[in-house]
Amino acid sequence: MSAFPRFPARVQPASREALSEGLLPDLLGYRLRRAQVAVFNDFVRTMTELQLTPGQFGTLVLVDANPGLSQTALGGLLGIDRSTVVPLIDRLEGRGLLRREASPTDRRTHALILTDAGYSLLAEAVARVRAHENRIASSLSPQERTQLIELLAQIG
Amino acid sequence: MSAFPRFPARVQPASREALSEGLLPDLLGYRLRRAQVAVFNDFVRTMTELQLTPGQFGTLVLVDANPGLSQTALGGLLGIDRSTVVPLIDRLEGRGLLRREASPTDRRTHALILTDAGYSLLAEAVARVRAHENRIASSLSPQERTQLIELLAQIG
DNA sequence: GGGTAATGTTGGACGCCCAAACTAATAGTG
DNA sequence: CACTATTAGTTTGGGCGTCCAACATTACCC
Repeated sequence: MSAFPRFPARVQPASREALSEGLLPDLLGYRLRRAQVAVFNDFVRTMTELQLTPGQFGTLVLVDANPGLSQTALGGLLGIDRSTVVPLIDRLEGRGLLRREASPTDRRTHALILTDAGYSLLAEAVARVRAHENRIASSLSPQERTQLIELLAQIG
Repeated sequence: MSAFPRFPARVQPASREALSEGLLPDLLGYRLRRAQVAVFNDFVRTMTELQLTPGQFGTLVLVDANPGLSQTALGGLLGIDRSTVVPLIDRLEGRGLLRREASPTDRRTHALILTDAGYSLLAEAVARVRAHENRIASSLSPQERTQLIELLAQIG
């Protein structure tokens, strides 16, 4: 899903009477969504100061790893539509974190590159993301965390 | 998350030149999102005939498991805002799958109950969801699937 | 060269969030 | 018992992220 779609913030199980979740807890899609809500919320808290959404963070990482990346290729890596990439890049470019440069080989495409400010912010963001990862995986042993990532990779 | 937010459909890795995903593949949030995209897309395909979104399906399951559930309690279980519950119930009620009944104990709340049509559709939907689960977990052994669900439950 | 395909952009639609306001009804307090 | 505070459901309005379809521009291929 998204760089990330917006997700509900709080999930309070409701009430005194024990409510049943039916067969939902056994469904992968349900568990996946619950887990992503939790992770998403922590990510947002982690990045409030830097003002980066998951999608924006992913963009910085990918442009850093692939200088000159095109918008369509970025969308492919991020798993979002190319029309969704436009406002994403608009905002980052507006903040001076990256630039759309002319591609020397293809005048249709924009070659995306980080600015110095973009590099600096990315470095800071990466540090925070590491702390974020430790937080969300705090109830997992290192082995469990690794295995979870591997299992997820087989599904997605 | 969502009942589910809308998610991107296709993820084509892009190109001839090997693109790097940077540190993204090691991040739980990233893997979670990718997995959920895949699961969401398969769910939508599974339910096109029944015309049920993940949120609507979850609603039917929860109302079935908790007859007389209130809308706020439903939102709590589903993890969505109570203002988001309104159009969700509107649609299901409009299709004759459930009803808002008067609660005998609290005249403010609506007691949600399934209609006969709702029960029938739910039964059919559950059958399809089981097939869907098998499909998305097809690259996992039964033990791996179980463990994935347990690990996810610890995070979310 | 002329048809086909790809890139980035726009516009319309939808689902979700939040906040605020409003009504009706319940619960708590003096 | 009366007054206040709280809660349930709804509506409205703003915002964001996503999709798809359509469009102009540019590139590719035979």
